[in-house]
Amino acid sequence: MRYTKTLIPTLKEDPTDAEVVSHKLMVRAGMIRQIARGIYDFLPLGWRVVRKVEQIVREEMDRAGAQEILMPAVCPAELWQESGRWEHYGRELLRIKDRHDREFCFGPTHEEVVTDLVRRDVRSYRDLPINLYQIQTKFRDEVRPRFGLMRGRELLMKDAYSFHVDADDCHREYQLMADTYRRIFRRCGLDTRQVESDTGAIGGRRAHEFQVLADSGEDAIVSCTQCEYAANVEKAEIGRADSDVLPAAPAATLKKIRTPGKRSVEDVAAFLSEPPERFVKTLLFTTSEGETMAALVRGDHELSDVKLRNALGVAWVQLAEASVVEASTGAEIGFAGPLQWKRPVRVLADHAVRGITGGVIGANETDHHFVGFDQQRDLGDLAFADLRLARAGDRCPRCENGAFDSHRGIEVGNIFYLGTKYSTAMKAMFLDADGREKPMEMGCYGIGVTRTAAAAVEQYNDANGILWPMPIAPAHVQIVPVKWADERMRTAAEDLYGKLQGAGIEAILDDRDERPGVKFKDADLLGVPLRVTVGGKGRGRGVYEREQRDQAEASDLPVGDAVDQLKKIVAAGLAH
RNA sequence: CGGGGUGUGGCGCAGUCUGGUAGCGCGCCUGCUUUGGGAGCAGGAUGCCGGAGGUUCAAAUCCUCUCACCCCGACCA
Repeated sequence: MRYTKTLIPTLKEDPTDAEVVSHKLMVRAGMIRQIARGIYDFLPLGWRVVRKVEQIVREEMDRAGAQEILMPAVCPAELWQESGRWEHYGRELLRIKDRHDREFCFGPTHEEVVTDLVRRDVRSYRDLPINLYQIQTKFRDEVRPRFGLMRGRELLMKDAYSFHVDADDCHREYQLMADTYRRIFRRCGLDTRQVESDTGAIGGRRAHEFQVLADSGEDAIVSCTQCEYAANVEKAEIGRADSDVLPAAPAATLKKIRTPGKRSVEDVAAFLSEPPERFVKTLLFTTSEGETMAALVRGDHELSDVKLRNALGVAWVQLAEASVVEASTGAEIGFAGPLQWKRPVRVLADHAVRGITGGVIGANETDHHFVGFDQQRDLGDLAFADLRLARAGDRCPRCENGAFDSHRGIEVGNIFYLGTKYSTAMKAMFLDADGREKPMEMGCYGIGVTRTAAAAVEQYNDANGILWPMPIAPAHVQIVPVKWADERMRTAAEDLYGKLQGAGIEAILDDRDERPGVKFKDADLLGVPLRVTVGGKGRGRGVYEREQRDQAEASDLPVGDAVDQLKKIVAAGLAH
């Protein structure tokens, strides 16, 4: 690539609408431009990165025996109605109508379409297993797109779907995909963790996420310090920790006290000079079944709505509206408690609430709380479940002495065991060896290709710009002739450029007639892993200067040996 | 959807309170000088001040409506 023939509109200043580093740097490096909220143009260098990620994904999926196909982006409503998701998927589904007023959606995921494809053309156990994947533009009408490519509405995604004769074979494939994902992200140069996760809107029974560790990540994950267990905090099981059991408080009677205007645990704790862990938070939820229920968690804990939803066995829960809270408690929001309901409400408590004494709870009366709450004495028939978010320091559920560390993560991939959810709903059946008809077992596996590119920038950047890992860099080498007007430098740079191309090394030749400082700054910003400076300094000694973007020091690169040396470094970077 | 904020040359911003010739820095174009970490001088181009309506002799500025984008929350493969 010649710099002057390539659209690389770099910016000196951070764009004002960008918050996270990947967004800022990819815009500044002239790789992406926003065109609407959550929707981006990819410019030549940005697109090269995306295509490299895509190619790594493709190679590894092919190696695992999956077959690439392409399904339509625009999908008919009928298929989604058949699975029930036309109603249930919600407003993330971009719905459109054609000129005949027929309903379609822009596909956010393709379980329905692929299941339809397979049910029509796969009939026998002899045709199974099969794993079909595509790399395609998806559209998800996110409530709040943000952080550039990290949460866009239009995104490039690899989605794979596998079909099997039984659950065992599906689990084998699930494991194969997990291994494949580890290879893919390692080849991309990314440090990822595989964590247990909830199955969410996709449905199904078992799921893992692949998270790139980064402070800017939107997901919170915990991992055991002693064993392999790691999970999203909303899902992570919590070991029966002794630390959750509070020492008994001095005996006290239940007493109603005035707490005017003190609604949050923080406020009331400060007002009463009681520690938050002596509080029991009462949160009212409306479920997908239309029930109003209350969940109790300790004041210093946070509720996981995922765990609550799973404990109740419902499709979704959401915090109850103010009017519902007031109807159930007879009080304004902020004073709900598990005693003296105005209207009976089912109550489910987190394990850490068990046996609490000397507790503080809302009184179901505006501006009042109870102190001296004793769970056994005052609310003996309580039902318990694991409802809270895991956090650092919690005991590991899988090993003796482990405890959790916490991290932030960017979810770049996920794998789901679906069971027969879609095959049953959509009648994707096959005949087994005994001639019996059975629903296929399914798994699905996604990778956010554009998000992976952004996650790489989150993981590899410094004050001057991006530091691409070699395998996904927009080019391997950037050649910077210090003075383009100088014929000897120009000739030498052109010569090296030609030889690198011949050697299969991707190079950007900065053939702009710019001052050296401009070229160096732009080179740092773009983040090409290797830079060769062709200038006056080394001319007398017959050397160029070689710099690696992730190292401070430059070193000599003998002219005659340049191509071979660069080839070796590039090869090592690609093999990493 | 609730709360907060911003829309002024390609980019970053001032001007709005208190109505009166639309500005600055960077970038862009021309020329000269420069040339190893975002050069200097001189000259130049680029604005329906997000849009619509209103008030006024006069609106970037005041009023009403609207659209877009950003942040926080709810939400989310």
